[in-house]
Amino acid sequence: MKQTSIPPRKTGRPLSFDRQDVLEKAMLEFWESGYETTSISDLTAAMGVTAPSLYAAFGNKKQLFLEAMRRYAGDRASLGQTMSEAPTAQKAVAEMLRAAAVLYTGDTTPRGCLLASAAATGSPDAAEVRAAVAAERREVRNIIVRRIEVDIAQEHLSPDTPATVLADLAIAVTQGMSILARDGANRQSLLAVAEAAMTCWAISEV
Amino acid sequence: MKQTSIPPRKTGRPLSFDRQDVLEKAMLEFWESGYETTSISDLTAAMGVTAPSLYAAFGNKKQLFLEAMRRYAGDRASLGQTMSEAPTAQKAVAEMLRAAAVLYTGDTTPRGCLLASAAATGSPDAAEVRAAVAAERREVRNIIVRRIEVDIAQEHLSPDTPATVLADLAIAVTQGMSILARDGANRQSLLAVAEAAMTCWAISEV
DNA sequence: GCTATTTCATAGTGACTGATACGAAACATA
DNA sequence: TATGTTTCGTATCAGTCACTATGAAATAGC
Repeated sequence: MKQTSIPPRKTGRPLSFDRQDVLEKAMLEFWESGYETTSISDLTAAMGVTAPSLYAAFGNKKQLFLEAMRRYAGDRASLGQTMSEAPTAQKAVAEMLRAAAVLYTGDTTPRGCLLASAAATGSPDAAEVRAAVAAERREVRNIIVRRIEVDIAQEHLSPDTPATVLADLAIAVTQGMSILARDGANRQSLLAVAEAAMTCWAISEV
Repeated sequence: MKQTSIPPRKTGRPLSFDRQDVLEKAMLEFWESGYETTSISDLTAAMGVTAPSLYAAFGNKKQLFLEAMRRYAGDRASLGQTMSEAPTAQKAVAEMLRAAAVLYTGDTTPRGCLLASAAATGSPDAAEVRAAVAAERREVRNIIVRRIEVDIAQEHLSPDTPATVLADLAIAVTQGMSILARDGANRQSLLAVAEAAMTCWAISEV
């Protein structure tokens, strides 16, 4: 029953903007300035769309953010696929950290990670949004845990490898690198941090 | 010429509240809900002080936050002293991470780290506040770098120890643990992350 | 052209934002 | 008690917040 895409309308005045295009611009705005601290006025200015059009297309601010976040996380889903295709869990996580270091220091995108900065805190009204961001992080963490467990089963890692701890550490380093990037750290120093963090895996190698 | 404390007033109606007490309550509110996403109304409710009294005592919202942040960072300055008194840089940073894991999961304080969450992002108006938070982090980082350099000089660490990388990693793990704590991670798992992160130092041991 | 349908821009809604003007109240000193 | 000084609570400021009512404009089908 779930519809994968909205059927093309047949009648009525056509949309004057590309939905994916303005969604990307909203995503960049949330990435730069956060959820609650980005106003509808900021969004309409960045998207080049009036407020009524924004609400007609995306519902409300919360739904717009959630959709923008899914779009952002989609960019990272490619990292998830890279992970499952990597020869080992260790190389998979190393690649994830490396890609994060690059993503957080892009010169055409805001610094840091949208998931880390856009809803780090906020008013009780935004609790639902924070929960959604947390769920996104938890999903990445669980993917890492399962990837490690595969390596343990295949004896690429020691049977007493602390899978959840290594996964939590990977998330912590990733989100921590976002803060470093926001503070002005360059790509080179972030890559160095990512590489250094991976030396923790040495004790679990077989 | 700098005055360390405001001289006690001799005339006029006395203050009806303890300045340090309401400052602490403001700090907890900012810690919980962030800088821009905590309203003056939230603050006056939490502090038990009316808006005019708040402005008379602290200037404005920005100055109140900066003072609250300094009070929060003061709690961590004790960690800084612990660090300089520790036998080695490695034990100093390990203790810092351990203390952070405990602080971020206290049951009488908000989850996570005020520095990590209160101004992770925001509007251009709050750029000055974000810069102040970043400066606070940079100071902690530099303390770690210098502590490592002492150990290198005293040959407790290999001469090619990447001091800045290990310091950046410590900051990243610390701030990343804050996000884990906000996401609901318990103290035990944070302590495990802190301990795991310290295994990165093994390659620099002499 | 005519109608139905959808989106457009204009102009606003009440509620909240950070910050204050004002006069009464509470103290020290005389 | 009288005066000067400071803080008190009340009531409010202009501006911004997320959001929308309304009617004109632009399309497809007839």
